[in-house]
Amino acid sequence: MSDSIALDTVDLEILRLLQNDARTTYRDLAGAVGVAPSTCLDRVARLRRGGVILGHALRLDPARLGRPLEAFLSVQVRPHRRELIGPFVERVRALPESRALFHLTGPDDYLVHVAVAGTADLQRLVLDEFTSRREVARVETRLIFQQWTCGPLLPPAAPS
Amino acid sequence: MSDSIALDTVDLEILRLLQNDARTTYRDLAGAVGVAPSTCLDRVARLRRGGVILGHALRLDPARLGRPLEAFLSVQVRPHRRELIGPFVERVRALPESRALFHLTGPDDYLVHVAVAGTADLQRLVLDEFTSRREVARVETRLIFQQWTCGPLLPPAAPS
DNA sequence: TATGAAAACCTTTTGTA
DNA sequence: TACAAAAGGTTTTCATA
Repeated sequence: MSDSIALDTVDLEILRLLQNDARTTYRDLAGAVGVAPSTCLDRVARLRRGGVILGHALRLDPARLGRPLEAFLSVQVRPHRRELIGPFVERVRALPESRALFHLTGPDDYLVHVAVAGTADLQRLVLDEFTSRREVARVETRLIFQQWTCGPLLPPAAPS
Repeated sequence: MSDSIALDTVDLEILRLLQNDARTTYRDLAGAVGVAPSTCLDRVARLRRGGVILGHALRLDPARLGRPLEAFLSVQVRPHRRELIGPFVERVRALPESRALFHLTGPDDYLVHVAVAGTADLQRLVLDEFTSRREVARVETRLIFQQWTCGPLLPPAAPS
């Protein structure tokens, strides 16, 4: 895990704009931050090389893809050993219902964010893919009423 | 909440490709799915209008932005009434440390995904922004050891 | 609704400071 | 490292099927 890269105001402004719309053209970006388009290109390329920008992702609406119900599953895996959790993680990641998977501290080892077609589908998922597994000791299901994405996750404006 | 749109094989293939790299050109997209570039443009525009594609987001590495430690905070808000939770949600969303916020079923009302500079910063966040608030009855902190994103969240291949 | 071709536009390279 | 301008692509429009 490397140190965080030095980011100046231009970099931060570029990141801020691209977070709002990752397809903003270099031309518009340049106009907004006050440098040349080719300079923006350089900056973005550097941010990519430096690992600050991991990629460009499409944000999809699960509901429009036939999965309007979302939930978190807290999963205890016992025994919590590498030879069991490796396959567990890969199986969960491969489920079409899985959106994200987290390995956490605390009594529940894993948190799985899932999107399903409905409660029947959720029940099937929990029973067939989780509790039926020998290594899964416990599953706790919590439905998501509503969710929000948050700000651009940027460091507070640096002193000039 | 509207029904899910009818998606044919071309739409699904386009979504699959764009999830891998949301900047794939329409020309490459067209080549891959076997239609004209202008048709791809139409398809993507339709998917956007239909709300399937919500937007294009930059995936950033919090660690490279000076926030290498991530955690989930489970928060109980009491009393759980609209006039309290509206401001609570907005305050949490405005925190630079917040990545995502979920309103859940179960004893803990909210789950906050945060990224911080370190344990000291996390402690400060919990004490100053959460437990010090009158409406916050309880906060439980779980660190994230590791996280994975999952597949493209697409419906299983439709019968032809 | 899809296409091909043309026009408009954006990206990327290059030479220079 | 940043810039301006040109070259090279891509996107988008449009007439047609």
